[in-house]
Amino acid sequence: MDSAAPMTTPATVEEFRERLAELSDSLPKRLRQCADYIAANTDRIAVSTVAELAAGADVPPSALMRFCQMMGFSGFSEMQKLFREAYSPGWPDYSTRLKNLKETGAGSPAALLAEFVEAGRLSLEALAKTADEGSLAQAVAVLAAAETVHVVGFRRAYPVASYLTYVFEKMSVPSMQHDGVGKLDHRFALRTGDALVAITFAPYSEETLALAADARARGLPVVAVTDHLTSPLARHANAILTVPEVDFGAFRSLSATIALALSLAVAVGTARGEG
Amino acid sequence: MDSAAPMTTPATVEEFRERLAELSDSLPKRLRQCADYIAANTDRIAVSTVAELAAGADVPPSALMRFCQMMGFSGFSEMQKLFREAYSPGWPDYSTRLKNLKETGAGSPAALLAEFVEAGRLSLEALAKTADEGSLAQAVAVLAAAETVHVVGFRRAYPVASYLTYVFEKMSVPSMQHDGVGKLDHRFALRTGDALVAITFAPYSEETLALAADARARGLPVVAVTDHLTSPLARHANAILTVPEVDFGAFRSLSATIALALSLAVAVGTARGEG
DNA sequence: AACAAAATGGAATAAAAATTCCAAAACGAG
DNA sequence: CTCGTTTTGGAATTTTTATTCCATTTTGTT
Repeated sequence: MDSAAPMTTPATVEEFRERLAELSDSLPKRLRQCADYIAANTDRIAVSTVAELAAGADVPPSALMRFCQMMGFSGFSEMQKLFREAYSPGWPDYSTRLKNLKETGAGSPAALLAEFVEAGRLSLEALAKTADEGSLAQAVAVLAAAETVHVVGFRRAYPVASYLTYVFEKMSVPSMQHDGVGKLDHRFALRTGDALVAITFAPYSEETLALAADARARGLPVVAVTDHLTSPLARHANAILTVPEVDFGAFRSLSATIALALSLAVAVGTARGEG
Repeated sequence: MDSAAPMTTPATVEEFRERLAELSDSLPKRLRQCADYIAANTDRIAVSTVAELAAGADVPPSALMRFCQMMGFSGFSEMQKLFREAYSPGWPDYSTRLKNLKETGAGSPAALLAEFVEAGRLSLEALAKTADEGSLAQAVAVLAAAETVHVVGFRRAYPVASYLTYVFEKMSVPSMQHDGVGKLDHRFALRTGDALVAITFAPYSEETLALAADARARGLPVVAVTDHLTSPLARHANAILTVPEVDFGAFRSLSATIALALSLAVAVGTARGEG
């Protein structure tokens, strides 16, 4: 055990992180789990016991001990000492911190960030309150039954469409994004047995509406992700998912929309996997 | 010992301070010392032992124990627990909860949505708590001074990159997304006076790292948006923005990342408009 | 498939910390 | 000054926590 890395003890949090980065590529499974969990929860080391951290990382305590030693400490206590000394609590009050951020200057980047964080949080809460389980279940059913899932969304809906496609791919759901690159129109790709997810918000995108109408005309099921039940997209849709997104200035946080898209994709992927 | 104050246990840091204020007038010498020291070092309770605090207050450990009991706790451990938990509410760990939920088979789309909403909300709160105003201001300064802002991000960072580019465009900031369409490499497009925003999370994308390294080698400023200060992207960056995002399996909510990107874009747009 | 090396989990042990208890000291009232 | 009461310090005890060790499993190699 004296072969590999220099066995100097990290003396600062900075050094600790460096060592962690060095190691984490060359670690076996359990120790890797430790490394990942510790990397994500570094701030809890100071106030936790071996048993608690081990439980969090889902490893036995002895694995965590070994991890501490790989990091160059004599044991957990020595490692914890480093963090206890460096500990200065950024007190947990989220709302206080938010207020501070806003007040540090009306136009400052930090103040903007605070506003967008707040907008995102409100959007998510609104989504949780208003989401219609029935429509969601229906949308999942429709997409789970489809051969290929087509996804369309432009402008601010575009990031959502691309993330949705990405997650579908990750979950082995055959999917295709209609992104209009090169002004190409891929509507021929819509085949019997497929389904379409169309995403658009006011001001509604012509291309998206057109593709949805086309799909509907051919008898393919359409899932609409939009802002209101009265959206022009609604008339073409079999299932309508509305997202209450709170704007700040001219810009949407997209938080709620992404959360909805993600749920949809994972639910569909799971349903297919089981079916 | 049943005479004096109400024997309810303080449940919040707030209540703790109230009780402390009530008591400190009516305490004998040694206990008063405890009260004073604790009042001045409340934040050390979470990370200290009885012996350490007692030494700090210059009293024997047993005096400190008595003090804890006067405060309405069963002992020191119970008191410490309050401060350890207050440091980060939402314990036990969120990812453990998700795992449990997944295993208990409550995989309905609505339950899934609730979890993603919660993940997004936590991510946003964490972002508000940990965001570094300095780095953010620096990133804005760098980008505001650039001719053209280049943006790169693949896989799950891709939606963020595309939204960032979209908002830049809306705000009349010359920008260009490197999206690798057609396996084209647009690195020649990086010109003196430009700047790059590189976005990647573990597992880090080769292409993004390569482009960042290239830009840096040519002396262009690079703003990194990543998950951790130890990210391989960090070594190529002039300003590092870290985003604490809560994962569900392989999928990020992206809420925090989008909020950060949005703030960045709007702040840069505003700064340029004024300049 | 058989072997050696590495990794792992859990029970056993050691160390450290919290908590209790009581004899001695300080205090206050008469 | 004296007696009863409160407060105090520290040693003894209990509980919790860290750490080690080794039998078993897993992994990688030939």
